[in-house]
Amino acid sequence: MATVSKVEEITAILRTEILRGQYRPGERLPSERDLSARFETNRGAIREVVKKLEQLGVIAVAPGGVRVLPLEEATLEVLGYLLELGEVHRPELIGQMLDVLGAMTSLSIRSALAKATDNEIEDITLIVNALIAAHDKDDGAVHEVWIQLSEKLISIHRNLILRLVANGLRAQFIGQVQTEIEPEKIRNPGSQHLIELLHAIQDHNGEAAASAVIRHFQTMKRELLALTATQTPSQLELSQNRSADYA
Amino acid sequence: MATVSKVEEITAILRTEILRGQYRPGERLPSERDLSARFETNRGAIREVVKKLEQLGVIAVAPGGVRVLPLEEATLEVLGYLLELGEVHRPELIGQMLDVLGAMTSLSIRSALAKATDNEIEDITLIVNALIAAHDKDDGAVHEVWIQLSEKLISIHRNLILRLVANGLRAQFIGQVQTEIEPEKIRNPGSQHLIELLHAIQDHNGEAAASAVIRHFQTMKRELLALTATQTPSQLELSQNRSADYA
DNA sequence: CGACCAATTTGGTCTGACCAATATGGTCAG
DNA sequence: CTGACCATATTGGTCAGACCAAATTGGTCG
Repeated sequence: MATVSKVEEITAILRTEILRGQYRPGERLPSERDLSARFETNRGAIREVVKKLEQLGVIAVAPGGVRVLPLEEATLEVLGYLLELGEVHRPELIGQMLDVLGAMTSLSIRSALAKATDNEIEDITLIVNALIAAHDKDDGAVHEVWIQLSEKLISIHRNLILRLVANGLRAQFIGQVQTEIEPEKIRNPGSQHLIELLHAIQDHNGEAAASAVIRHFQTMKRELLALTATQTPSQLELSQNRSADYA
Repeated sequence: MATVSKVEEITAILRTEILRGQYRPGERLPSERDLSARFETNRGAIREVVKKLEQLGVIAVAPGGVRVLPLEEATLEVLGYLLELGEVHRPELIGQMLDVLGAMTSLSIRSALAKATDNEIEDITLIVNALIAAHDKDDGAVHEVWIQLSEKLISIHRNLILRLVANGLRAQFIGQVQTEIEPEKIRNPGSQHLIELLHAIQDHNGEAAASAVIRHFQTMKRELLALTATQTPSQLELSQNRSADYA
């Protein structure tokens, strides 16, 4: 499918090579002229590719040569690509994702409760009830309701940073995690912590709500890891080379 | 100072205009040809600029025209630029920043304690002790020690996502917050919560440590907001137009 | 062996052109 | 007057080749 532009194609190829570790951090990329020869295109297109990769945080471009940056200096946007490549241990990364999402959601509920009007408390309560129902029915609506709750909370506390981080994480993992985990039918993690969350919300108790959210995400993570531990040990061997770099 | 390339210059100008809201979301940017005429340069340079802004998440480029995206769809990297512009209410944004950093650090300490060896507990203890000392002396070392602690924790739990988010946030705010807040000599927020943190670490109690960290950041935020409320009401009027968009 | 210098390589900029997809504005039928 | 339709101008996508300044490289000389 060549519905994407040539620049996008080449960007994807080079990005993949870099994220796969075919160039060590600090190493020089082939010159723009060499790259344009390799991809049978002109230098202008290559320069656009390079600018995009620079903004992605995977390379640094300077007179004398383009150099590859260590993965730790990249931006959040590389996460989706890493997942796509299977270049990191997926269950582990998804576990990390749940940790971070839990911390973010916990903060979100605490901040929202600190500012919420009675009407907004009512709105939140409704969504959490829907969440509990979705959990109990174990259908595919859980994900959508979570997003709904997340956006409601953000609209209350109006923390721009939290919104950008959440957007970024969601964008990276949507289509990756959702389409893959959902069909597995994670064993119902139970709505116990969600019920605690509901009570905390009705009590306007931000700390209790934050705590309940964290415990809920911890439970989900445990369930997920337990599930993946018993299956698909296939992808493991591909990824351990690079995960050692995160030290 | 023209030590930066022309592309960087133009990128900065256009980025500023977009973030300032001179183009409404969805509106079309001038064509590449018009832009190259305006900036007295060639189209190639403009295309590189456009690619960078696209990767920044502030514009979407397609045949027929380049369109401006709403701020909510941008990446984390816009935060630094927003701060630089004074286009958002700084104390408020810094407060949000402390909230998010607190949640991240809280998760970091919890995850680290869950994995740490005795040696690593020892290392963390030393750093937290240094942190308490720095707080009590009220010197400029506090910031550096926090970074040191943060990196130590990340090296233990090895959560790549957490690292990328933390890196991104730090990169956006360094030179912005640090150089501006530090000289103000925030009134010593007290090391009470840090001492609680120390005890929690020695008890290997991740939850207590996480809680202490959150409370410490909340205290810092309170101190900061109290400080800024009594001064510099000068920048307020500039920013309220745009902060209304975050709903 | 180290410092220095010249040639090469590299990114930065520029020009002008053609193509395909989109947007635009006018026309015409209802 | 309104709507669908179509030709045209505009826009991004791609291309080729060229010159400059700075960095790299490799050789030379002290």
